[in-house]
Amino acid sequence: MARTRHRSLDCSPGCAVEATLQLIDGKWKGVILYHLLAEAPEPEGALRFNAFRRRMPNVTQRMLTNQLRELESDGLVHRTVYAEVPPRVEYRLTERGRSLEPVIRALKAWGDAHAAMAPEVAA
Amino acid sequence: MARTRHRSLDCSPGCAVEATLQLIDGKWKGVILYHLLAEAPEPEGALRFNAFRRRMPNVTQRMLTNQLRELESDGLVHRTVYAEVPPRVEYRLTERGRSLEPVIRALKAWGDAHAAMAPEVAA
DNA sequence: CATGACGGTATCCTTTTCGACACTATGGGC
DNA sequence: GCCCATAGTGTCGAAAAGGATACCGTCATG
Repeated sequence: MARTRHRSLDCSPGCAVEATLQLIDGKWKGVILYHLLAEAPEPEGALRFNAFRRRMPNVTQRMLTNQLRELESDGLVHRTVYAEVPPRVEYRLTERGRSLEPVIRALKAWGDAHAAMAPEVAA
Repeated sequence: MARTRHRSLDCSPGCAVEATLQLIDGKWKGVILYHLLAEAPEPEGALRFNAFRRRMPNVTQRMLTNQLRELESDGLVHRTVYAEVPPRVEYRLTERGRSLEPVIRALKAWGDAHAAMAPEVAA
């Protein structure tokens, strides 16, 4: 279902912007990354599958799996499976993922500052 | 064709991230904003329709119109039509649009730093 | 007269994304 | 025996996004 993005890389200089954008677009990735950056409990910040679900009640399992898998295959999060009896899977940011922090924070800051989504509401 | 985004605003705290993201996703908006921020010639930085087309040869007219209209209706760019004989239309950032500069710069910086899109290429 | 630049529209179609819903295996608690 | 939790997968279908192509009116140029 996914991974048709990353197709051309043809745009001239604003390309870098688009490239970054392509990694974090997709409806839930921003929030996932934000939660991993800001809300993960332990210092190395891991979250489990259902921890995400509790934080984002409107995401279906399928979508959550999907977005996490895409983030993983983009090298932004790492997935650790513990072969335990109640299955346990932890997600944490990779170095590459953590390096997105300024981006996420900029997005968050702007969203907070221009609180609403519609300009007329903000005005 | 557009404007079904901005639907719920239901997510908890990472919401601001998503909200910002929704304004600048869409295949070409990042590049458009980048060009307006970085490449527009005059101090107040206006670009004309075909100036965009020259900078982004792979965008169809329809898509360009579309993305510009969405940016306009999100209050990020302003569209000025000069009732002249060869029609002239200029696009420039609004205040709100200019306030996205840190975001765009963060996106650009990350994209430049982690140059390629695929992690294995970057590594 | 034909062509091109300007700034778009209109129409059609394909791809991509998203959501709903059901289903899986395992083990523990009641 | 039944239901809960864990972390998913599979299938279906609707909707949205995006691309291809053709067309519009005006004026200047060749």
